Amino acid sequence: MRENDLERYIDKIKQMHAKITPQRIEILKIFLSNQEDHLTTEEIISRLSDSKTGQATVYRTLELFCQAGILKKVNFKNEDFARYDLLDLDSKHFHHHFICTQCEKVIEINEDLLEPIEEQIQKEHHLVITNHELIFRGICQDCQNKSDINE
Amino acid sequence: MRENDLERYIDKIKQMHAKITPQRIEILKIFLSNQEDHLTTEEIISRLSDSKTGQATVYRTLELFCQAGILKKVNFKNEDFARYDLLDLDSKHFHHHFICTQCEKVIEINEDLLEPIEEQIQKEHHLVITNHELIFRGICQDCQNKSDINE
DNA sequence: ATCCGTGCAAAATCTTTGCATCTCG
DNA sequence: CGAGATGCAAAGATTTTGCACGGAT
Repeated sequence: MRENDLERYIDKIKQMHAKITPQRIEILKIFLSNQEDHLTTEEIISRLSDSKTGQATVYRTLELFCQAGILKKVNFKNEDFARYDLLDLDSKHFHHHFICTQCEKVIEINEDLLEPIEEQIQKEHHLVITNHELIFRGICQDCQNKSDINE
Repeated sequence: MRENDLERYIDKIKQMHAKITPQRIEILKIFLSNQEDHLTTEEIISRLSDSKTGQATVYRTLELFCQAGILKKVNFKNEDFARYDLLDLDSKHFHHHFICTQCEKVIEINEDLLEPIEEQIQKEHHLVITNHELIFRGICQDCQNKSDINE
């Protein structure tokens, strides 16, 4: 299944009329095996086995992958560097995220739930909505438990 | 009413135990008279009448205002510089935004509509949700009309 | 064989910091 | 008066770019 996914992501590179290079494959595999994380450029560089790969290549590859619809650049925590999230091949919309304001943990939320709201807003504001980004902030379960103990 | 608002935002600075300086007042007024925009640091600097005000002061003031709950740093368009949005004094949550993928126009959406969804997600994922950020992407009315004409 | 991609280093851009001076409370 | 704010310039950090070389199709 994962191998199959890899092929499908590679097809997305081909659709951009871009070449399939070892560097691109390796970066793609890094994302496929770290689907829970939201890796930074630096983290990707440190995970590259071939230390000869230049950082410029990484930056250029991430940009390509964003254009190809493979990755989405995110910045949940107002950091001054980018993170990237692997897009799902089968879902029409970007998934939601919850960020804990205490521990900064990021939790992915895969239910969509937004369609009725989008219909209402489209009608009222005369818009055509094609995608969305929804971030919730609050306290995760672990941090709720921690503060219970302290009381 | 606007003067009254100014006082209320000034109170937020005081709540931070920070001093009320001419530079801070002027930057605050710039946001109060440009509520529709999402100004960049550079745009704020160019609007300052007192050209002696240093850019470091502007950066430090914007940071202070974010901590005070006066501004929110936003980056809808994946630009490599920050923009700031004035927070409403009376609403509990951050308002939503629609960004046109063709003309990059930003439209503010003040209906909340998210409360039932938040309740559902809180229960299912055992979270406490305190705020949210929701961005819609699509085609604005103007751009819809433009493409109708071209057909 | 031809483009496109890569690697290296330098450049560019936005933002932060150090320090002396000034000013609000 | 004293802690905090400002202005200037320099430093920091991430990302982009130029160019010669190498590799994919």
